[in-house]
Amino acid sequence: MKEHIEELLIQALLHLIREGILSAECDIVPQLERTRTPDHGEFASNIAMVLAKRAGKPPQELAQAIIDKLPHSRQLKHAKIAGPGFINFYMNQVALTTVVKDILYYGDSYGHLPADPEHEVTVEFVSANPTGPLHVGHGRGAAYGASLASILQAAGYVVQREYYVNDNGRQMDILAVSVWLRYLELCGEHLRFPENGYRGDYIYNIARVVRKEVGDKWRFKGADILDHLPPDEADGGNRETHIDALIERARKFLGNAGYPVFFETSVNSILTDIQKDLSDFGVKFDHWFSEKELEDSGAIEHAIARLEENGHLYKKDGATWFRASKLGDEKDRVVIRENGRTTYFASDIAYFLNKMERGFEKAVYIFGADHHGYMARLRAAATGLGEDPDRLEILLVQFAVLFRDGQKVAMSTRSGQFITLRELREEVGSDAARFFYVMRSHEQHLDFDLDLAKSRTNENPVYYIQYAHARICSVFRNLEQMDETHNPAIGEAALNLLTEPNEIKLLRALSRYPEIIESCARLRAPHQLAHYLQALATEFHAYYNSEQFLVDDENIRNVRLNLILAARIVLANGLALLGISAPESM
RNA sequence: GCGCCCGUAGCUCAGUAGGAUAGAGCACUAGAUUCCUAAUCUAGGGGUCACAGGUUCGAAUCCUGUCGGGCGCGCCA
Repeated sequence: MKEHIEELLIQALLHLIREGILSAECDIVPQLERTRTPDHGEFASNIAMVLAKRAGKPPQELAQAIIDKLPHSRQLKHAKIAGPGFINFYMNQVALTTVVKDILYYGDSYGHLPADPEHEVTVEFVSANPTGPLHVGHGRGAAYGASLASILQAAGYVVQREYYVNDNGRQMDILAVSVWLRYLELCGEHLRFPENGYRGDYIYNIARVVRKEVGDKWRFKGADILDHLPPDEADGGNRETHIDALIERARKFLGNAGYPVFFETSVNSILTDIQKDLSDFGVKFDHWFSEKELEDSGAIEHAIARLEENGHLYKKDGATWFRASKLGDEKDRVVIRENGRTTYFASDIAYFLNKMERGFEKAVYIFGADHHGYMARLRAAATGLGEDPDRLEILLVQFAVLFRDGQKVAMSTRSGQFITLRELREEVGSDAARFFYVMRSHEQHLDFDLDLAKSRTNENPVYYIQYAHARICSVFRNLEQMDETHNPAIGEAALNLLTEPNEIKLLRALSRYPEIIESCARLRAPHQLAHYLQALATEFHAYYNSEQFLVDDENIRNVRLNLILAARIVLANGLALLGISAPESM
């Protein structure tokens, strides 16, 4: 419907240009927006005000000239000037009811565009290190990323969902050592746990698994292990050097036979857990991208060589630096450390280059807000590689703070004092969690009210939307019990009978859906879909309360069933994009 | 100190490629059920869009500054 009006406007403008009333530079794509009140019709355009200066005419006069040249359309009732020079478009009833026909015809794909191979993007999100279970902070990134990926797909993009698995860094070594130490503890050795180690019960769980498989095979005396080790922070030393030394001890004692046992078991066990967790949350990935494989493939050397070729590297203090400060970053960054190992940042650069070489139009990154410092350096890297930095898009997701009984729930990551995503899901349910995470703009801090998310009352927007869907399903069940059937053909022939105010409002809401999808995709804003679904549910509930659907008149009955079936389809489509179920009864 | 995000109704938030009278939910008040699920609906009050300037036909939206809140500034990941 909107496109149709846009087309009429363009025709009118071209007409005026041809007649010489407007100059060629007035050939612009007109802005058309939904009106706030039905008094102003369905759509409004500010084109006359925008062009007034260039045309050398007062906006109102220009508006009238445009209206006079609008091609005839059976959908358009009339257009008229309003306010300072708006053109308001009033639609015929037939234009509004066509949407029902469209929805029943297209079904699941109503409002969605077919996949266009010209627009292939990768969306990378979560990418939490496999050093522990996902917590509620990751949850927001997961919910946002998954919803955004689905919406982009609905908007016609080919989307690759990727999780970058950091399975090769020093943190992995720390994890392996943490497990080994807990394992020794289970064997009966007494060692003090390093400050920098990973705490949390899951470490014990992994240690238990290892011990079950290998028994006391990798047990050594605690005193031997700690002999002449640099002191931990609490003893006046440094936590980093202490843990690094511990890693070396682990390698030495366990050797090539034992160390990988702890390392692999730890990573695999946690990764498997994360995958299960996300899957239960309705978050699916197309590609679990291993950093280890990236490194083994030589991609890091390849990327560093590219930076070298382009003259962006230099040596200082034994390390190799990337001259990021010349490319918009605040300082230069190390890519190869003094000890010869590449940095995490070097892997990031290689991964980005890999994405470009796989031919994606765009690489979308979803980061937690605490990673915003990465934006400048990644962009610098893109430029340094000779790639177009506009193909790199970084979206920041702000923090979520949990509230219970009106109180902030305190959390700190390292100490193991955090609420896991799994616990959240078990407490409030996956549907409510998914909705609450995306109901606010991703760039807004989120207050997550646990009590509200759990409540099965009218305060909870998730149930409000789902209830609308369930109610429609219920109407159709009642129809069956009455030994009647829905005849969509009769309904379609009777579309002109949809004239009640709440029917018109519902039709209007349904016709907005394609525009919402387009807008959500363009602005990377799934929360708009959440708000839309709430508004759509409101229109449906109002309709439900004001009119009877299962009436004797078969024309009215069938056309109303067509309408609410259309509403059910759009509700289900929208909820699916947000990863929320559409229950048939509640 | 420097950088990024934010400041809109009592609370939580929409609205930012500039548009008409700034919206919604919750909370509060008063109503609706011989009828398809009351997890629903109807009506009502409630605002210096943090503050001060600027840009223009028009600013919550763009620019500058001030105040307030969050986060980040490692050869960590």
